Amino acid sequence: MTIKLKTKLIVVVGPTASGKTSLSIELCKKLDGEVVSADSMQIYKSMEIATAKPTMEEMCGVKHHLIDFLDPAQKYSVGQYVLDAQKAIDEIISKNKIPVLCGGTGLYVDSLLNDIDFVENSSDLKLREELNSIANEKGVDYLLSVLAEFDPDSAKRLSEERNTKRVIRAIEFYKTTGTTITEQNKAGENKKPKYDTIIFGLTAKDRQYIYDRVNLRVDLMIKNGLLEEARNVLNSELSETSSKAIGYKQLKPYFEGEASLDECVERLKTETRHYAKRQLTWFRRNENINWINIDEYKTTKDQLEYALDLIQQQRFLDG
RNA sequence: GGCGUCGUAGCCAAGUGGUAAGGCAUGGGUCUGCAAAACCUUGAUUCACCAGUUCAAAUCUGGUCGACGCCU
Repeated sequence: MTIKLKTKLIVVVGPTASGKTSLSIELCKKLDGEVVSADSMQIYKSMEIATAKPTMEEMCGVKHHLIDFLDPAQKYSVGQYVLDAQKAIDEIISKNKIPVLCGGTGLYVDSLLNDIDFVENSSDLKLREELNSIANEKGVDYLLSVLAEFDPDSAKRLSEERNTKRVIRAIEFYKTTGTTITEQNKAGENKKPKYDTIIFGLTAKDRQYIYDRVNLRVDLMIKNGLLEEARNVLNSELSETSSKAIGYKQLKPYFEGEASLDECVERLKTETRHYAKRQLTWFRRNENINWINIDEYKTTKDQLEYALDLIQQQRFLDG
């Protein structure tokens, strides 16, 4: 009997500006790996500075997948991501290299690692729009009562939250597949992870340390030409996904003469900090993460050593 | 030195006699096809300080301190 070995995958997660990119690249250099990005914004072309996309120079010749390949006018989604990422990982494995998953989009990371089934043909954009306008007219409560007719469990769960978006998706899922999202989620719970992973999470003992890095990086972005990039991006066609990027819309009031540059930059910093906080909240509940405090292991080199030690200790890459 | 205005949470701020709105920031959380999204939740035994009036004061009176403006 042959045991099929699960694919080994090194994962690096953490909030924005915590140094994921550098650590991943160093890991790849050391272990002969390639990076698979798990970032919902770095996928877009021409959005370079705001998304902190690694430059050619920073990549040091390490191959990066799922970066810089989509026009900002195109939509993208988790479902598509899981498919694309699996393909990239397979490709890396077939070359006998180590895949290093790196990214801050928690939903993408978890969906890939837990092999969440996004069920083909479970989305109906037209229906979604219709439901959206119904929500605007009659309110979430009405949609909740619709949902309660066939899926009382999720209606109950969502009623506390009153999150229109999720209510719509729950209805949409049922209408397109015939199964409720509750059943779907239950089915997913028993699934075995597809990959054998070692997960590193970058964080800090002191939250302020991360916030300071965020603030500093925004200033650096401005210095490096964010204003010009923002003008271009704001003038081009954006999809629902790409238009959500942090770094452009916050500068709009300045371009339109409605606020000072300082005010907009402050806003940009605040929203980036909020984002970092949400990422931390998301990853914190994952018990499999090996946390590295970046206010303790301050340089990428220190972090790399720590990570390599752990990989060896756990004999992760043996066999 | 005189006159005036003001002093409420980290910040902005409502409240003019009946027991401290709201917003922002901060902290915590949710998360299965837009996720850099969307959403939930979180704070003042106290209103610069002291004394007084009153059953009752952030609110009225007097004083002290501080800020700003004007005048000399």
